[in-house]
Amino acid sequence: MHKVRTRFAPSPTGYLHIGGLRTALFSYLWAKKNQGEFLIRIEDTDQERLVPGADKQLIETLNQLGIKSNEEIKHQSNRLKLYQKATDKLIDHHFAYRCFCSPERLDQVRQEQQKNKQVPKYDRHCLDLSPEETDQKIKAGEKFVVRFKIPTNEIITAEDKVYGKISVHSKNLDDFVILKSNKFPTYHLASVVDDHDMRITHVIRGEEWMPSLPKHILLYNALDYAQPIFVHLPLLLNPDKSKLSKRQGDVAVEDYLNKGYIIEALINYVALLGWNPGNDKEFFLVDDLIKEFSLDKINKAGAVFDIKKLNWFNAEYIKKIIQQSDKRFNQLVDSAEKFLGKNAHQAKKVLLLFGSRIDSLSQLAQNSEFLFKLPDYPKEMLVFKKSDLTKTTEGLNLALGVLGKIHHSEWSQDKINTTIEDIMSKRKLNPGDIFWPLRVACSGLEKSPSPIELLEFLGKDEALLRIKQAINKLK
RNA sequence: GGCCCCAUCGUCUAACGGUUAGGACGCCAGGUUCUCAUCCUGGCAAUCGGAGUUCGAUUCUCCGUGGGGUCACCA
Repeated sequence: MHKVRTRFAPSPTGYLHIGGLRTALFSYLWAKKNQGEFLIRIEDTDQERLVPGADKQLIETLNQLGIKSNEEIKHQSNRLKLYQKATDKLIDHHFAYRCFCSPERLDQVRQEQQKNKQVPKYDRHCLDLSPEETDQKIKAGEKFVVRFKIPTNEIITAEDKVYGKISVHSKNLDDFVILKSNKFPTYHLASVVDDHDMRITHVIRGEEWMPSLPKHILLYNALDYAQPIFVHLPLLLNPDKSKLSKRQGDVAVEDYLNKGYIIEALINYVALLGWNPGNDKEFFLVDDLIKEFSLDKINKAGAVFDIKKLNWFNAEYIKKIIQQSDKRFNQLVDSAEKFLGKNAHQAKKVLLLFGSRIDSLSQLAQNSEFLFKLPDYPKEMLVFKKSDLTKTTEGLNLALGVLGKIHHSEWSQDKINTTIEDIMSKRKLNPGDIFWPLRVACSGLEKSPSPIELLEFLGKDEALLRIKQAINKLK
């Protein structure tokens, strides 16, 4: 067996689709697992749908996720000669023929067939054109496409690594176009020629390609190419089980990145869609995936993309990273800065405070707003349900007194905590008489991180100011 | 509609033909004597239906049903 070579071949018509990410990831993992090579190829053969710059965008996003091509990235639009050559070969060997039918005529034929409840299929109007007729039409400048000639009575069998054998009778196949009138190839021709030329060993792609697999088999045979191993991946689905699409949520990987989903979570979650390690393990960094990935454990049934589980993975990874204090943590702080619009010092503190309370980094700004600007709140909020006005006022005044004595340089969670605990037990107060009102004083909220954390974050001056404001409210 | 594919909790999934059908997300309840989150404990919840093969089918075969994909000079 030759060295494993896989590829991801998107068409540059938009951003990277989450399903595309899964396909790219599986291809990448399989190549890396086998010490092989992973390549990226841009399938820009459709002049109409091509979006300028989309190729760069696609590659950049893949790069961000760590999925990089081992070789120079090829664009199909630069390889027209290759497809032309293959086409000539097919025509010479009578596997293909020129078709001069106008789009209008084809439309008409199709409509007619549909009216008669027939399967829409090219009627082979140009199949038996003589060489002379053909030459004449070419000389006259008539436009033509090249069609592949489907054998008449044959059962075409293909082998897929995950779905097994699939076979189709040739009568169900249409004489599909391989070269358009503008001399650009269609997907079928281009992908077969390129995969062969690039020595791809495993063609890994979405299940939506399965219906055209027999066509590709025919092409491989006609061109006398050895077949690669085909690996069709089960579809990613919307909650209603239809193919994952816009409309029912975000499908662009970029959207998720912009919302503060982190790379590890995205990759981990997507890897588990249609694949499993065969045991209960579910946390996988890319290196773990490379070790454990296997084609045999790929599922057949489509998988619903569940944002709730992605959220969970994201929250888990955020918590994990915060517990570390390495390079990755600093990267996370960098991202947090962007979402918060604050400096690194503040971003780090906010992250520590809310790391266990968020699904994604984008929630940071909203959750931490009160730290930078105290919201107005009703004075009743200061009184805990098991406390009363007198005790609350006492608690706040005591806190103000003892906290005021802490030196700026000693303003830490430990110091604040022992100080408060100390005065609380001395005066026989309950936590609800002092901790609760302190939190409300600091946050203006009923739900928040602990008052100790908040006091420390705010700093002595701002903390005392907010406590004074609370006391004034109660007067 | 033709062709192709698929089918275990709501979702992602595990289970050499023999298990009380397991795990995870979500959800619900309880605990960690200030709230929330984290964390811990527990709970609810599935083999699409019918035949057949077999001592025994989630597992193998067939039929049905359901769902999906695809039928372009798009990929």
